[in-house]
Amino acid sequence: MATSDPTARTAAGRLRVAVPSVAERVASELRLQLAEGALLPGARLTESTIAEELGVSRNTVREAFAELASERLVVRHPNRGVFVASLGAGDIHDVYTVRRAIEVTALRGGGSPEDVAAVRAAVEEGKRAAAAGDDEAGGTANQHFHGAIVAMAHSPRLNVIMAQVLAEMRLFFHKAAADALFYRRYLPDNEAICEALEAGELDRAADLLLAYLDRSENNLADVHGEADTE
Amino acid sequence: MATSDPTARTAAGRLRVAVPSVAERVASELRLQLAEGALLPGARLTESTIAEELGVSRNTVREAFAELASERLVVRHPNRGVFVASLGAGDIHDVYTVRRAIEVTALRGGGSPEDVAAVRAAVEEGKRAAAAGDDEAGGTANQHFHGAIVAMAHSPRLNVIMAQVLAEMRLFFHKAAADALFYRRYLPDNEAICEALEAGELDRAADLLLAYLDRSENNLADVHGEADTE
DNA sequence: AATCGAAGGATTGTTGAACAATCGCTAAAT
DNA sequence: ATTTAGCGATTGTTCAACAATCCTTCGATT
Repeated sequence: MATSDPTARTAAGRLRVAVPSVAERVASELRLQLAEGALLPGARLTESTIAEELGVSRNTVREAFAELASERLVVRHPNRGVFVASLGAGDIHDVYTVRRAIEVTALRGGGSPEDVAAVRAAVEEGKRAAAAGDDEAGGTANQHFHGAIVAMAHSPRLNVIMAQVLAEMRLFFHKAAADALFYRRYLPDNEAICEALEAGELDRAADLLLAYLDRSENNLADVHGEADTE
Repeated sequence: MATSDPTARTAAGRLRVAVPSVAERVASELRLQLAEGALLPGARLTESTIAEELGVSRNTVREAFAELASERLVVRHPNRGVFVASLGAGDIHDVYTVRRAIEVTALRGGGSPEDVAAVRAAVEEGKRAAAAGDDEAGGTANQHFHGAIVAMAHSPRLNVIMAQVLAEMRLFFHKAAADALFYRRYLPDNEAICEALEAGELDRAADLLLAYLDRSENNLADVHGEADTE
């Protein structure tokens, strides 16, 4: 994600499939464990332990840590180690500030029919997940929805930023998403935003999205407030 | 920039000044050389060479590379080495897409009197640089101006993103900023935007900024077009 | 002459071991 | 109770080695 293209061309023009380096695989593995909650926020990641568990060198683990740290999934405390990032109240607000800037702008810019179709597909994906009662799938569908909105801007950099922000949020949801209705609650919003987008009413769609994000932030802030009493 | 706080508190509460690690110092040194054009886009950075030049281990250079790569200042080609990033036409458009999303949103949100004063200070800094005929200072003043606009949002993440984007652009300017009038040309724009901001006319300020960014992008695209003929 | 393929050299990717620096903790001392 | 000193553990960094991969050069083949 923070690395280069997965494919490249050799001098002769042959297509070359880049095999991920060991460091990248370690980073991916840790990213996965972070995403599925095997590593909870605040947990310490000891270099030697992970090196042993994954059968790689300590130096390689170190490179993986650098990648994760650049994505804010992990925090380095000099001479003390790396810890799974934990989002405080300020971080939540900050993340939503980024989302407001990026998502609303992208939505207001509109997109091609294919782009809009991708947004619609994410909405339907969410409905199916809700019908099946699969909250996990509902969460990823929601992320697909917002990812598809940003993707309309056709900006690789915005896509990367959005992906990182969503990864950060996923990290937080393991504390927050205890109540199952969390995602289902926003399905009507996604539907309304998508309809406005399909109707070409970009300003209205943007306003709806903005309201959605504000509401979502307050929601999360409440959950955080009653969970963490610091 | 992509690392943690420079200060922290020890268990006893004493303030501890974090001394940058060697890897961070190497990254900073390379960042500096990139900023002042000692390393031109496309140039190759050989691990062993830099390790020898800076008197550090090859492994440490590697960590520094990872940091720079995460900031897009450098590109890793697997098994081939790292190269100074060079922005193509698509990259320029992309960078401006990010700037439009972030800067316009931040400006439209307004800021405290102190925030506005910081923007004003950057404008005056640019005027002084122009009066002194210092184009280098004019460039940094312009970056301060746009940085101050983003800073109004009080979002650490947006600030980091903006700083990285500006660093990327600085990389490109070494090809483009040959003509000295480049920055001076935008002084009136900055002044007008700042005045609108000070008058509380946020929407008008945002519109001016948007026009500014579009014009700046076209300008850069032209320079790129006649320089690179690929 | 042009194409293809096989060494060769150089650089990266990764490992393993070592050592200094620093941290948190515990226990002794005031 | 507070400070100090020492201890164990972990990080930060270096060094040396080796496999893997790439680019280039040089022949060999058609």
